Amino acid sequence: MPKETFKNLPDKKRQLIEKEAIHEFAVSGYDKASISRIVDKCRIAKGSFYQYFDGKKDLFLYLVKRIGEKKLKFLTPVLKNQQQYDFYTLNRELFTEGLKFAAENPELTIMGNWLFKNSSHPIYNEVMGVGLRNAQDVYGKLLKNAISRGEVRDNIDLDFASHMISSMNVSVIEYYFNNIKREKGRMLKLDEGIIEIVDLLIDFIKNGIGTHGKGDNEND
Amino acid sequence: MPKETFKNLPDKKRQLIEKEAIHEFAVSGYDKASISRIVDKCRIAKGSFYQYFDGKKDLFLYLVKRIGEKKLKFLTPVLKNQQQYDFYTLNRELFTEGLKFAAENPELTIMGNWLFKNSSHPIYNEVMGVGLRNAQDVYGKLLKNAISRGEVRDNIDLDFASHMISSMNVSVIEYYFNNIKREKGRMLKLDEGIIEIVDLLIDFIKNGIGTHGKGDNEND
DNA sequence: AAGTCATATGACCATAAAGTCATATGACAT
DNA sequence: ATGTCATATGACTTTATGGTCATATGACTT
Repeated sequence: MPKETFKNLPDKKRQLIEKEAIHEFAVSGYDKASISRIVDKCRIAKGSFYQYFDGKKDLFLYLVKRIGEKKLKFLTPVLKNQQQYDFYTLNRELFTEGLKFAAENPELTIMGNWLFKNSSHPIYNEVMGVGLRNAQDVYGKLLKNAISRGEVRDNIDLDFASHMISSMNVSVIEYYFNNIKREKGRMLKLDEGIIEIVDLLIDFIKNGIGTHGKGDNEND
Repeated sequence: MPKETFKNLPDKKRQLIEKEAIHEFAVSGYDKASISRIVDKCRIAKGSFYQYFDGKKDLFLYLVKRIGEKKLKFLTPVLKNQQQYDFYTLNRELFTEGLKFAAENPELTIMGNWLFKNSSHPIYNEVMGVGLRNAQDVYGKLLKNAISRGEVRDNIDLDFASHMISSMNVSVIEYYFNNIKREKGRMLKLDEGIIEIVDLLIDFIKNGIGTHGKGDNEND
């Protein structure tokens, strides 16, 4: 974790360092991210950086923790209402807020997704060691709950389903990033695009893609 | 692409180099993979490597092409029967063979998955430039076909669904790797595990996780 | 035996990284 | 003024990388 020196820094400077560091990790991932490049961009001396942090790992863990907190703050209002929503409504909210967060904080999101996608990287275990929950645990609990309420059929494999859904979480964000980029120029209000995509996702998760014997327009 | 020198090498040596290179890329990804480490492991001089390949990129593209060919050879028999199977049966075959391939060639698979997950990495475009198809295109076509046959409902979003399914392709392989590892000691025959997981996946894709009003045991 | 040519070699170069440290600064206390 | 102490500095060290090149080898031809 950062040293006192870093905490004592004027807000402007601290924020600059965080911003440039997040940018660096988002663009280059963990290994290729360069401390030298960060300090150059911030116009501080190399030595100063080491007055603030123990090293690259320290910086990364700090940022990931910050991201987790920030995202949690985003999702907390939704999770508070856990009991009054059914599973799909709750998830529609969860994904919508998640995508809004992604839209507002693309670099944080890319950094977080990098971590998710590199769960075999040594740093991943360090992150988990620091006590951060991952999405899979969360979905596991929500699913279990939903099954007992009869909103999710009881013959699915819980482990498998939570694995899939949490990876779809990341996947849908990438889909969103790709498809927003493609519509430069005449760009729809972010929210429209988000609602559309989340509806697609919830429908996919709930109903699959099959034709279910009879009415196949039960999707909302 | 490799130089003549490489093609003229005795089989043993050529295979050793390919093996160690794949290992290196599987363990370290593209950027962190080290040519120096590869030549050390193969006990050849650094200079020799550059008699065989133009550099790291050249080596990587060559290997990816090899992987593509090898996997295609695996899947060709299945794709030949495209017309006589319905969408879900075909996909069950496709995923099963895909997972078998993964089980038999874990390092090739990890390397391939790395590429899929790093589609924003510059090397990804190089790979595509060399003319390799990606899974998303394949699923797009299969889905379109399936819709016109009435096997897949026509109110799904094609782009979205192919994106999701091809990313589930990778995701399921990872699930498989994780859950096989956990059962060391008393390890089931690979095939059992594979069939089980593929069934879970097909069920998920076809039916989603929702309780569909009436009979929810139409899953096979 | 002499010559040729594909292949093999590893010292060497340029580059860039993480991390260190003796020194400098400047706000504040005495 | 003098001293002190947290903070700032950037030249430097170490380590690793990808890539080059003059030279050596050895099988095969003449």
